[in-house]
Amino acid sequence: MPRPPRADRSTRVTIADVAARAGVSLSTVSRALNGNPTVDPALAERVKAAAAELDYTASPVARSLVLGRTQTVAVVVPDLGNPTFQAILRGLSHAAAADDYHVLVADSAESVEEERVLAGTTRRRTDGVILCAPRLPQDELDRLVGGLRPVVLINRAAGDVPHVRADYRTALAAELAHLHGLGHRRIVFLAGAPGSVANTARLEAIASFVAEHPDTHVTEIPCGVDFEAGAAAGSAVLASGATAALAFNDLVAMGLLSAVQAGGCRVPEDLSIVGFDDIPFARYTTPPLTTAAVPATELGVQAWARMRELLEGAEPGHPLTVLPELTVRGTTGPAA
Amino acid sequence: MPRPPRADRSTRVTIADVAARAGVSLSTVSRALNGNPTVDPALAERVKAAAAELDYTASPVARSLVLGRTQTVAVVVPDLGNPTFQAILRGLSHAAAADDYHVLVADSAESVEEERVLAGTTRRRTDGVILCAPRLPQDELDRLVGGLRPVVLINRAAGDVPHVRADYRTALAAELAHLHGLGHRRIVFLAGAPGSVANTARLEAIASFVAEHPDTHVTEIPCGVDFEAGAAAGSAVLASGATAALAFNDLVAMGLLSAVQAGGCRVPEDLSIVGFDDIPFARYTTPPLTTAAVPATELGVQAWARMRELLEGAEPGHPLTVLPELTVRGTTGPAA
DNA sequence: GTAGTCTGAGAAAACGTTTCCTGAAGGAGT
DNA sequence: ACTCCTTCAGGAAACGTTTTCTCAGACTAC
Repeated sequence: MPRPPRADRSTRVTIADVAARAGVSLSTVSRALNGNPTVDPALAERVKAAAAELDYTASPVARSLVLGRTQTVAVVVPDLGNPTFQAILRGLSHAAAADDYHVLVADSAESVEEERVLAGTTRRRTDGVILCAPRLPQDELDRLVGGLRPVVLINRAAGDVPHVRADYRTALAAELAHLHGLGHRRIVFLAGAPGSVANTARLEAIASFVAEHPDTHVTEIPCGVDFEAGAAAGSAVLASGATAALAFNDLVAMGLLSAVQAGGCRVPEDLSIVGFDDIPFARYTTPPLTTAAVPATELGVQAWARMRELLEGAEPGHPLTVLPELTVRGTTGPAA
Repeated sequence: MPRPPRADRSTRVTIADVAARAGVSLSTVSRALNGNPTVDPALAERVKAAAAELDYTASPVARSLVLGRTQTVAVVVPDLGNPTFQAILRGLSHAAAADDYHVLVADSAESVEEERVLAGTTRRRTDGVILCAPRLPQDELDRLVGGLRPVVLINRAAGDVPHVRADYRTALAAELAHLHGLGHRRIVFLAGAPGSVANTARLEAIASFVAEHPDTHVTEIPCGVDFEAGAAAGSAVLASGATAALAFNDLVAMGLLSAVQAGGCRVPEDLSIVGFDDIPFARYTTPPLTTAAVPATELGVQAWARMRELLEGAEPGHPLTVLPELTVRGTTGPAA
C-alpha cells in the first residue's frame, strides 16, 4: 500500500498538477516547458497555458538535483566591510546575474580557517567558487583548490587555476617613482596584514625600488588595513620625520590623513600621502587622495567571465592581470 | 532492464558508497550520520568511520529536496555599491552564518521591476527572503509579500510581515532642530529618489517641522543618492542663498562638501552641511560630517533574527524600529 | 495492401537523500 | 515453552524534476 503524501507540506504546485490540467504526462510537460522540439506545437501551447494558469515554475532544487547544476556560484571574501571586496562582489554579482546565475556570498571574517571551510561547504551547494583568500598560505591554497574545481582565484595564483589579479608590485613601484620624482627621500610605509600576498607584493616592490635608488629610505611601520589603523599610526608617521607616507590602502590613508590634519599638519605641504585601491571615496577627501586605481569592479566582472568559461567547459582564457593606474590628486606634492 | 548509470557524472562519493563500505543499508548510514538514537552506538561508530575515510558529506541539494529546506536565505538590495546596504548585508551575513545559514545576494540595480522578479526567483531556491525595496510602490509590495513568505522587510512595512527599520522622520526632525538651534532659517534639502519611502519620510519630517517653525524656510532641490548627484547640486545650493544644506544621505553630503569647498566656500562658516546614515567615511571627511547615525549593521543582524524566528515557526517578535542618533561633527556651525 | 519510416507521447529510471513501515532477533514475563 | 515487548536494521516510498527508452499511430513508398 502506497504511503499517503506528507501532511504538512504546503500546497506548492508541481509538474503533476500541470500535467493533470493539460491532460498529458509529466514528461510532456517537462519537454514542452523546456522548449524541446519533439512536442507538438499545439500541445506545447496548451501545456504552457496550463502552466501559466497555475503559475507554475519548476522547483530549482529538484532541477538542481537531476541536472547536477545549481545555477549558483559562491564568492568567498575576507571582509564584506572592505570597499575593495564590495566592488569585486558588485561587479561579479551583476555579471553573473546577466548570465542567469545566482551568487552565494560568504565572509570569512579575515580568518584563514574560515576561508578554508567556507570554500568547501559553499562549494557543495554551488557550481563553483570564486575565492578571494589573501591570507591563506600558498601550500594550503594549492591543496585546497584541487577539491574545489571549478574555482577562480582573485589576486592569487595556484597551478593551472584561472585567476584575475591586480599587479600590486608594478603599481606600487609607480607610486614610489612619483614620490621620488617630487623629491621625497624619506618615506614611511604603513604595512597591512603581515602574511598576506598583497602586503608581500608591496614589500617586494619597495625592496627593489630601494635597491635601485640608494638615496631613498623607506621605513616600515606595522599598521593594519582600516581607518583606525591609519589614524593610530598618525603620531608614529610624524615622529619618523618622513616627508611622505605610503599607506597600505585608501582606508589607511584616509585614517592617517584625518589624524595628521587634526594635529595641524598640512597635506601635502608638510606630508605627502598616497593610498592604494582608489575606492570611490578617495576622490572626495580633502584634499583628494593620490592613489593607485585598482579596477575592482572590473576584476569581479572578469572573475565571473573566467568562471563562466569553466562552467561551459571552454578552455579557460589567459589569467588576467590588470595594472592599477597611478592617480595623482591632491595629497602629494613636492618634498618640504 | 534497468538503465545503466549515467556516464559522465564525476565520481562523487554518495551515501551508497558509505553503506557498502560499512556493510549496512542506506537508511542506517543516514540515521547514523544524523545522530538518530535508534542506531546501535557501535554500528554508528563504524558508519562514521567509513564516512570519514571516504570523506563523505551528504549532498546539500538532495537534502534540500527531501527536507524541503535549503538552509539558505536570499537578500535583495537595491544597490550593492551603497555603503548602507553593504553594512546591512554584512551584519546579516555574519548573523546568518552563525546559525549555519547561507546567504544568496541579489542586487536589483535600483530597478523596481528587478526588485519584483528577483524577490520571486530567489525565493524559490531559498527558505525565505529579506527584502530591501525602497522604491516598490506600497500596493505592489503588499501583493508581493504574500507569495514570498517567510519574508522580512527592511525599512518598509506591509501587513503582519516582520520588519526592521530606522525612524527617518524623527531623526531628520532632530537634524532640523539642530540646524534651527544654530540659527539657520534658510535651509535647502537635497532630495533622493522621488518615489522612495526614505525620501517621503524625510519630506514629511520637513513639512511638519516647517509647520511648527514658520520662521524657517526649507526648499527642496531634486538631487539623487550618490556623490555625483551631491557634487552636481553644489552650484544650485550656493545660488539658493541658504545657510545650511540637508543632504539625502552621506554620499550626497560628501559630494556637496567636496564641490563647494573646491569653489572656495568654507564649511561650516559659509555653509553648514548635514548628511544621513553615518557611513564609516563620514568620520573622516574634512571637516568630519555631521549626520544621523543609522546602525545599518545592527539592522542586518536584527533582520536575520526576525527571519530566524519565522523559520523556526516561533511567533515573530515585535517589529524593530531604531532611532538614528544625531551625530554632531564639524560640518555644522552657527548660521552666518 | 503491406512493409518501413517518422512523429510524438507516455512509462519509468535516475538524481541522492530522509523517513515511514515492516519485520527479525533477543529478552522478559507468565 | 510460549507469547509479548523492545530494539534496531533494512526495504521502499517520497521529494520534483529530466531524460532515455519504448511503442502506438500516421504516413509514405512500393
